[in-house]
Amino acid sequence: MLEIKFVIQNLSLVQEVLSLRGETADLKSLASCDAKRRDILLEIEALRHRRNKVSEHIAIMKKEGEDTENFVNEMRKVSGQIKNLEKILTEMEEKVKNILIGLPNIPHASVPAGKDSSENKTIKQVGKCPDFGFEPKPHWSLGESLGIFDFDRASRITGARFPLYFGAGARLERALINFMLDIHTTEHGYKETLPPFIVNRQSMTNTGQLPKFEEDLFKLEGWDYFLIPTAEVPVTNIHQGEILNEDLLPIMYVAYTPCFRSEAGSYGKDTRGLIRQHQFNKVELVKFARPETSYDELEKLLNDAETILKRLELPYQVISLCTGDLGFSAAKTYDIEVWMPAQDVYREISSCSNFESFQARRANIRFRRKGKKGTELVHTLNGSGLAVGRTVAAMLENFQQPDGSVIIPEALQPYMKTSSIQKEKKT
RNA sequence: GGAGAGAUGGCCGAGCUGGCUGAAGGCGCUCGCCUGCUAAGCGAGUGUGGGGUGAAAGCUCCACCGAGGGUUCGAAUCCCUCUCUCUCCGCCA
Repeated sequence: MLEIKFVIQNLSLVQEVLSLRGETADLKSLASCDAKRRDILLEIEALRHRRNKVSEHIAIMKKEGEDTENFVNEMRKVSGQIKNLEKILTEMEEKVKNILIGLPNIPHASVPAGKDSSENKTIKQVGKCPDFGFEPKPHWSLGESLGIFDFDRASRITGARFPLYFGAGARLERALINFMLDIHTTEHGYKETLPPFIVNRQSMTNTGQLPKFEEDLFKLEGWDYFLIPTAEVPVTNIHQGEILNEDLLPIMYVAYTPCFRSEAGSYGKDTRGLIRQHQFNKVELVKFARPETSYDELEKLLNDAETILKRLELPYQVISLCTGDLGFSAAKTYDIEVWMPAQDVYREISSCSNFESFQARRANIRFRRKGKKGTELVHTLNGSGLAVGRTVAAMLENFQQPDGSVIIPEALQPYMKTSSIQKEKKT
């Protein structure tokens, strides 16, 4: 959420951002409702002041046995007026809030301008794309023939877009999760956390998934709860409503969770393989930072995510999302895209964003500066470190051998307890 | 699922026969004093959000005692609904 004052004072800037992102909002009525809200508030406060004073006076008169009826009658009227005005005030506040909560974040100055993903800027490419002496196979057929995943059975258990792993496949997911958690906790200084996988409406609203993107979520029937689409939601909400100790900043968490996404509107896209599933595993990095260091923290976070790809010897590129491709809550986002040789494309495997105070304002996460009065909103950041299913897909494709087996990179071998994946016996 | 207890400031904890209580007391924290050092001690200050005014410091007003409603001239205190926490019983991984 943006600050109301900021929006009112920068209507044209906000309008511009909206059109850059291809969105609309009723900024005119936002301005008029806010003006009305302030007028009424002023009036209410004056009346309340009067009521407080007179009520105090009535108390004293009563003690001295004086007749208070005139005052009581007057105050009865004043209270009625206040009640009526409060009704209008609440109405105005709701209107303002409804518009405000639907406004996306303002992109940072360093974000490239552009209308869609075609105008994203490539920052760098790292690692060497493998040169096979044969036609590389897509990960789904590799995985199926190795017997390490089984999409047919998964669709019978649940439906389309659910994973079912066996043997080395299941082990590879688990190994990657542990590998990633270990690096981020022991080398990068993140604190491990294991949050709830189901959250309430407030938490979803705080991080920006709601109210606009409810169709992307799985909702629990009979409860106002949702399956998390990313650990960002429960982990960012750990500190909702808190005033953090300045000395603790930046607070850095790493969490493994499964993620659940309805993938509404992506019918027919990436129907095969592990790329787009309703359920997938992810290791997520989340930071709470001082505003003045948040962009340095974003670079570090990106670097922390990149480390995983480097250790796994996977080729990738980093892109900076342009204004038109930026997510709703983000002020700046880097995507890391891993090389998928069978499809001859880079695919997103991590998304690292700085939300500045956008989420913190919604979730009311603040800190106090030493020697300064008042509080200040923190900046929140997060990034995948990494999406596990897509890492499995990339490993299969990049490390496949002519005989259909897959080599395990050295760094992961202690976790896999093997140096290659061979065909599983089918059950 | 049944029965009961509770939710107050950064923390602990009074108040809850309605009226100088934004809230006692303690702890913590900040500044000052004292002390050879540490500990202790002494003094002062210390919630959040919003509005008005002011260059600023400040002054001033309004709201907030889990959330939302109600009663009343007036609610932390009374009533209703909800949420959460704890204890006991039952059930269960």
